[in-house]
Formats: sequence, structure tokens, C-alpha cells
Amino acid sequence: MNEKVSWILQPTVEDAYNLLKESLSKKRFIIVTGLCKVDYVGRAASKLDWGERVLLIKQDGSLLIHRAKGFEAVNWQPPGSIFTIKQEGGLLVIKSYRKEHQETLTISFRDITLLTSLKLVDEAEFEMHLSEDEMYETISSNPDILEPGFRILSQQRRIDAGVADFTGYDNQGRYTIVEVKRRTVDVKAVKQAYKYLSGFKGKGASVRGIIAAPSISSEASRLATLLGIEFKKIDLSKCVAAHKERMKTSLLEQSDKST
Amino acid sequence: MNEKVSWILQPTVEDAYNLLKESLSKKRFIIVTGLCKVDYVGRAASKLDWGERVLLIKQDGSLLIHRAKGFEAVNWQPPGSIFTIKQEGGLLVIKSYRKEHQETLTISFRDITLLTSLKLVDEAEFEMHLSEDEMYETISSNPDILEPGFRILSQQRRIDAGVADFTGYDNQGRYTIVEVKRRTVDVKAVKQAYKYLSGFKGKGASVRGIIAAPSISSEASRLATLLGIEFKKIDLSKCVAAHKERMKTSLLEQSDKST
DNA sequence: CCGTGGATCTCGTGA
DNA sequence: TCACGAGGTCCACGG
Repeated sequence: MNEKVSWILQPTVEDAYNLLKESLSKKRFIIVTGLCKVDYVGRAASKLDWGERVLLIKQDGSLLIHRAKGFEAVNWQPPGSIFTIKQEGGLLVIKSYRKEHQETLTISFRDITLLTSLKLVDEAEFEMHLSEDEMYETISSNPDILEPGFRILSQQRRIDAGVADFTGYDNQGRYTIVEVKRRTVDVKAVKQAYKYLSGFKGKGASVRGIIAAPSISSEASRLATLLGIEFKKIDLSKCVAAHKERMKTSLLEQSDKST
Repeated sequence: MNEKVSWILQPTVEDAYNLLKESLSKKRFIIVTGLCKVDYVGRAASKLDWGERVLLIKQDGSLLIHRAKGFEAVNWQPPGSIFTIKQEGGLLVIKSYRKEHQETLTISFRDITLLTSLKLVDEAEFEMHLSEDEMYETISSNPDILEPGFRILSQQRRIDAGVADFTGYDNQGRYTIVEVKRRTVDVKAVKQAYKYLSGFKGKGASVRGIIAAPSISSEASRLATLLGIEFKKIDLSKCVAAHKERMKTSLLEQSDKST
């Protein structure tokens, strides 16, 4: 077997079996395309009759079966599943069992178009920007995004609520509580914010309430107006720009330190 | 291009470009493996540096990038995205744009191990049967599935055992305990049921014991007979029908409320 | 180990 | 098109 990639076009069941067996034991990335049927029994049960699909098996035991269309895999197995393969009546039968949920996935190939076995080298780190944390940090270090002249008094992340809060004064000196959400504000979020705000208003203080997010649903908008909560649109691209600026600055600071 | 499958091992950028271009226009299923980097900007933003991955492009514009491990794709684009490809500085650059969310995914290949282009024929229908919860709910609201005239006294889910229980009276007024399993009953399940039943019989009561499931293994069947436990076959399709009926009813009730 | 909430969730369905 | 709920959701995190 070639170190980097092995493949067989239109393999016999036996050839496919052999390459698959070796690839599984060496924990390689396997791609099988061909005519198959699929059965699943576990938390639910499903059946998929003969058709041409693409099967992916990863070194950690993940398994995915993709059809011609659609984002989602039609059948799958999360990491940690255990494989058994066999030749049976001219078919190549692949079973994947996951103990945790007592799930069994059975894939029978009647005809294999292409069997590929790869060694994938990939040490890169996946970086996700504008996660909730980063949006929060960006606003925190650049309150003008919220509203020009806004001064932050305190900040706090309420993990449980999935919301970041700022308290501060707007440019007219009014005490303000801001709830930041990275995603479209729905009715639920407005209710949540109202509940939270009520706690402050109950103390007799005059409080301005703002929900800051990239967008808001029409219904949530109505409710917010009703409850006297303002919606402040946050331009994500502004966040990205500000975030990049911060990154650049921190890099410069780092290089300053190192010299 | 071959009707069913075309592939190039270690293609030049130009060869890859040409096959990819044709495959995209013909809406074929494309698999690219090789060294690439990935950038995403849209609802969020992400960056993934050079590494070897597997790229899938489907005929409906779905796109998936899979790394060596993990069930989930590291980057993706749901159906309906539009592709542009170009050769740029020795790289093959694939861009996928989705208008709906203004999302852009950019994949740059520096080195392609294998490029595959397939025509997948797959007309099969995917059949999903009941999950455990649904089976339980269905029986609960429709005890006749268990046995005509069965009246449920109490019901209980024992999560730990993966079993749902009903107690009640059969149409002859006999006190009955029913254990429901969504999957084929094996010896283990029968033993478990017997153990559970013994607790009731120990109290001196006369109890009828039933295991309800779609099927039973021959060995489990023998054991059940031996232990005086009855097996009641549950027709999953009846469950499905009843379940659909329930769904319809609850929808009607909802619309009644709203009017 | 279980429960909770987020996700570039995706995907259906109904208004 | 939008809002809502389900999913074999998966997954990370807290307890």
C-alpha cells in the first residue's frame, strides 16, 4: 500500500476487502463510492435501498454516507465506532457499531466504483472568528460600535443565558444596560432580556435597555418595542474590521516586546 | 470525460481546473483530496491554514470539507451555493458563494492528491422508522396497538434500562405489566424483564408479563416461553401510522387554539 | 456520568 | 420569505 494514497478502480470484492481491511487497521482516511444499501438500527431505525453513494470513514471511527444531494449525510456514525467487514454473497459488508447508544450501521456494497485510502496530514488549527467571545471582546474594546460616546461601566458574561452584558452611560449620561447577542434576536431573547432588566428596574432606578445583535426578527422587534427595549443593530463587518485592528495592534505590541 | 467516473491522480493545476470546470457545469459529484487552506466569511468567519483534507461538492451546490478526524465537516456550504474557480499563482482556487446569508467560502489547493468526478445514480427512498420516544408516546396514546381493549393504569420510562413500561388491565381484567422495546428482543432483554417482573410477583400478586417489540430472537423467544413471559409483536408501520395521526391531530388542535 | 445550551446548526412545515 | 420545532442532531462545558 502506497504511503500517501492507494486506490482501486472497480475492484473485485476481494481486492476491496483487502485494501479496506488494511486501511482500517492503519487508521487511514477511506473513501468508497459505489452501489450500496444501508441499514441503521439504534436510537431510531432506517433503511436505504440500493443506490450509488459516497462513504467516508475516518481514522477516529467517524463514518459518513453521502447521497448525490444535500448537505447532510443520510447515515452516519460519530467518532469511536468499531468496524467489522466481511465478504458475503458477492457483497462487501461493512458494519459499524457504537457501544454508547447500541447503534449498528450496516453498509452493503454490491458494486464499487472507486476505493480510495489516504493518509491525511493536517496539523493546522481551525480558527473561528467572531465567535460570541470575540464579538464581546471587540465591543468591549471598542464601545463606539454600540453607540458613539458610549462609556462602559462594567461588563459581565452570563454563560447560562448565552448573553454578554455591558452596563454604562450613553452619550447623554443615561444609565444603560446592554445585552449582546451574536445571532438574530428572537422573541425568547427579548423575554430573557426583559426579565433581566426587570431586576434592575425593580430597584427603582431609571434604566435604558438595549439589545445589541446583528439582526432581529419582526416579532421580536414588536415585543421589544412593547417592552420598551431598544434594538441596536451591530454591523458584523465593522466588528471584523475592529477585530482585525485589535489583532494587528496586539501583534505590534508583541513585536515591540520581543525587540 | 467518462460517463460514470473520471479521476486524475496528482493532476497539474490546469488539468484539475479543466476537469473541475466541466464537472461543475455537468453537476457531477466531485471529490478533491489534497493540500489546501480554507477561508470562510459570512454569518461568522473562519480560517484554516494549510493541511490535507477531503472536499466534496455535490450537484445541488452543497459543499463539505472534511479533516482527518471528527464527524462534522470543518467548513461547508449548504445546497444552492454558486461556484467560481480559477488558477492563481500555481493554486487552484475554488470559491463558493451563498446569496441567502452572503457567505463566501474560499478553498485554495496547493497540491491535489486525487481529483474524482462521479455521476451518482440514486433513486432510493430513505425510510426512517420510529425513535424510542415516539414508539413510547404512540403506544401511550393508543393502547390498542398493544392489545385490543388494553387499559393503561400507569406508565413509566426507565431510561437506565432502555425500556418503557406500562401497567394496566387486559381485556379480561388481568393485571398486566408490559415492557416495550423498540429493538429486537434478545436474551438479555428477556432476563431483564423477568427480573423486573419478579419484583411484582414477589408481592404475591398474579401478574401477566408481556414484552412488546418489533421482533424477538429465536433464543430469546425460547427463554421467554420458559419464564412465562409473552412476546407481543408490535408492527412498526402501525406505530408510524398512529404517530402520524397524532401529529395531525395535535396540529389541528393548535390551529383551533389560534383561531 | 448526566443535563444544558450553542451551532456558519440544517431541514422540514405552515403562515 | 420568515418563524418555529425537530434532529439518530453533534459538541463543548459545567456539575
